[in-house]
Amino acid sequence: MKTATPFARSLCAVANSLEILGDKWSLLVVRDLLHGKRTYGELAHSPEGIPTNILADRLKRLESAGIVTSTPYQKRPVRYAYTLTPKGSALGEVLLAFVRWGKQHIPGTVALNRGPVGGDVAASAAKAHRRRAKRAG
Amino acid sequence: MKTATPFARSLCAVANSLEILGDKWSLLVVRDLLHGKRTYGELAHSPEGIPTNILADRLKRLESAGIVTSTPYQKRPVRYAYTLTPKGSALGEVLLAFVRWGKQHIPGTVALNRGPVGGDVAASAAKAHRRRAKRAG
DNA sequence: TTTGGTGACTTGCATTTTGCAAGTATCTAG
DNA sequence: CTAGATACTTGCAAAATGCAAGTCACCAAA
Repeated sequence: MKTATPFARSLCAVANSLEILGDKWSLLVVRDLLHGKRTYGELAHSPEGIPTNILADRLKRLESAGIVTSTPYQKRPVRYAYTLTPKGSALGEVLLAFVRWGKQHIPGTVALNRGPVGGDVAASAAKAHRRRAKRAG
Repeated sequence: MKTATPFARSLCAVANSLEILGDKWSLLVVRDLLHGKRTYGELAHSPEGIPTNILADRLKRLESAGIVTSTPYQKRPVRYAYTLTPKGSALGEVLLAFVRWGKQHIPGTVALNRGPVGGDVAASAAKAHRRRAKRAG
């Protein structure tokens, strides 16, 4: 929870953006959030297989950068749903630029479908519940 | 000089783009190249102060990714001018997306002027030459 | 009520990457 | 021959990464 120090390296918007997002995982987390994923588990199970400690760290960093907010959706144990702030959602344009570039210049790559997919978190949780019951019965 | 392994993590264009560009420095090098910088020294003297070993490493990686080409512009000692391939220039769109996002969401950041600035490398070299002469005289 | 399974994290630790400083090689000017 | 500059390279401490395992709370069947 350190306060953001502005102008870490220069005034350049690119440099400062990369100070926050310049690593292999942050933007993938944003991508998943943009696609409607909400819980830690959903984020952890993306095809790229982000290590769980990195995921926890990135969520913290993105939250302290004002890109992500976490709101508890249940108590005992407390569980958080992660969602993008407007600042975070605005990164959709950046992601889109990457998609366009990647599709055109990296052979075989593809755009994942955009837009939220799931319903609300409670519903998903209930579903998992039933899944458990079914498997057992 | 390892051969590129496609689909390192997934089919996702974003994931694969980040596999190449997902760090704090690569896109800054591309930015500078887009702004017309050509030589190692010019790149090394950006306001962000990239460590020179990182710069050397990034130039190698960007070259083996087909984003940058190096062509010798003098012999004895051989010196290289680094320029963007079409694949590299296409990253201008990505940079632009970062600039727009940064300007809107990171207070105090600014877009550096776009487009090439300098003349050809030989001219710059000659200029440096004269600069040296002047300082000495 | 013990045993097992799941979700959501956290911790340990070996490997890799970073970044600062210093070093090397080549050339020019004086 | 010395000083200064460009273009890198190397050494090494510190930080980040990634794999595996551990923890903690819950539920549910045996």
